[in-house]
Amino acid sequence: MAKKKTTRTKPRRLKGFRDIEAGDVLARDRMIAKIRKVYERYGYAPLETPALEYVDCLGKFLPEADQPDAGIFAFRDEDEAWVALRYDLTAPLSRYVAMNPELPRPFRRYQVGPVYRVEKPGPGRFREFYQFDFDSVGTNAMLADAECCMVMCDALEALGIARGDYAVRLNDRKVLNGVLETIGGGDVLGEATSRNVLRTIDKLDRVGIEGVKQLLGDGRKDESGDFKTGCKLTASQIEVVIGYLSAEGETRAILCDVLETLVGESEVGREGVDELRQIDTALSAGGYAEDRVVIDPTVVRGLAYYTGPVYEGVLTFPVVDEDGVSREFGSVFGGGRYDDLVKRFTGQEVPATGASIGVDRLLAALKTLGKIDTSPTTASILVTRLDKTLNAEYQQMVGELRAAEINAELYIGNQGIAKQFKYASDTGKTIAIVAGSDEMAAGEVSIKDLRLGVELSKEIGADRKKWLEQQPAQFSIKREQLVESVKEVLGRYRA
RNA sequence: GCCGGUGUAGCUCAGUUGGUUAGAGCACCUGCCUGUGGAGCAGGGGGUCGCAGGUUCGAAUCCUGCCGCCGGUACCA
Repeated sequence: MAKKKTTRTKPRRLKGFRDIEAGDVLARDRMIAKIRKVYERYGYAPLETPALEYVDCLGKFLPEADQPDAGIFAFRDEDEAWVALRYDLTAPLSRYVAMNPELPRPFRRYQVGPVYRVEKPGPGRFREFYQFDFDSVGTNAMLADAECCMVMCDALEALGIARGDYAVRLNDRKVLNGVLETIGGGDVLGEATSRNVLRTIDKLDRVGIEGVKQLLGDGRKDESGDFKTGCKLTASQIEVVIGYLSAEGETRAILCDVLETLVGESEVGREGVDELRQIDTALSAGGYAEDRVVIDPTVVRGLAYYTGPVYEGVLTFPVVDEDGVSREFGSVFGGGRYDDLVKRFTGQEVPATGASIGVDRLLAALKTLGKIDTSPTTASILVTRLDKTLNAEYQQMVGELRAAEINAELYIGNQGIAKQFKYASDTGKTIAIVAGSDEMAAGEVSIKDLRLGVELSKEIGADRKKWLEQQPAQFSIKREQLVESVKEVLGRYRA
């Protein structure tokens, strides 16, 4: 025999991508269902768009470099056109709206699905992840932005996050721009510097107020010894920015007054404050007070396409993960107004606003909180096959249970009864049904309460004989009472 | 992308100053017990020591490169 050099394929998985197992998929589906209910309650209707789009339609083609933006998954199709996986659900929405000018406005849709980004993966951070968006396109009314905040609150509460355990933080890009304008000293700060300052403000939660001060000035050395060049603002400019970031007010209205003095003569700044006031009015009328939505001058939300109000939903309690490390989960919901996104297709102003929930991130948070059921089981009953000549009987039993809308699995493997019980507990079943010749003769079936069995086995210790003889978690019932008895046992473990 | 750490069984890790057949716990499988999941006892399978070179009589151990993972940083629509 010649030496065979079998080249077997190594099972590999792309970096940043995951296999998501039953418990998580089921939990995510339940989450999505709850969120969808809230969105629909406000009248948003579903839309689905393709996972692949032309790169230029996503707004991520770099003409100078003649290639797509790094950061997205892209390839050339058979016609040499650049094609990419969507990196969010907003760009496809604006493409859709541009292609369908006859849509009644405001157009309100929700969409859920995976999006793809080439980023460095980290804890709770992946290259493929679910977003669940809702948006209103075609209205510049601040009522729409106020509604976004309300929807975010309702959605988080629908997921079981108590009021007080989350907050929606609200700000307005125009206010930020207004502050930048005032420190420009008449002149507007350079585009690059403005971006840099916003970026720096966005880092506040990571580097703290002192870090921001340094980064606005000459620069800062971080823990790893790396030096990062700062924005080179003057001391008095920094003072203004820090003053702005520290602005506080008892109520949203009072904070608006404070912000107004900070933006001074800046026209955009005043516009921004006015927008916040309008949103405050709408929120207050809707009963959404400061215990749910707060104005927070430190919110920036990236740099991209936001043009007005921006908002993010954060979890305000610390979460301790599996390794016992306390983690800030931070932002799980984000959004804002983007008035220019459709313009690049049609040339027409189409104001739009919306928000997006990071489903996977929030799922991870709820999981570590123990606020979510991640059991992988879909059927809580296993009908075992003790005596393979009685298959017809077993088939009959699962049939009855299924007819009663009880998920029931028939053991279809080949192993003996001991293995069948092990299989039942390994797959998270609550009940195993046993019926052999003894039961048949008596017109009975045995019901084994597997969860109770686990409990009782702790007390019974090492005495296997006693365990086997007593079978404390098992009892017999009349064959006709199968469905009824199963319901009764399941009832013990409901919620 | 950059800086640092790390890489031994499915998991968590031991492995002395390089020295013969690489270990433990947990998990898994089998039996005690062919009609009973736990526990117990007995046994068993599983590792080209991340990959590729180099130094050496000899490398899991030393050197170089690459890859993966973890942390920080940059980016984050």
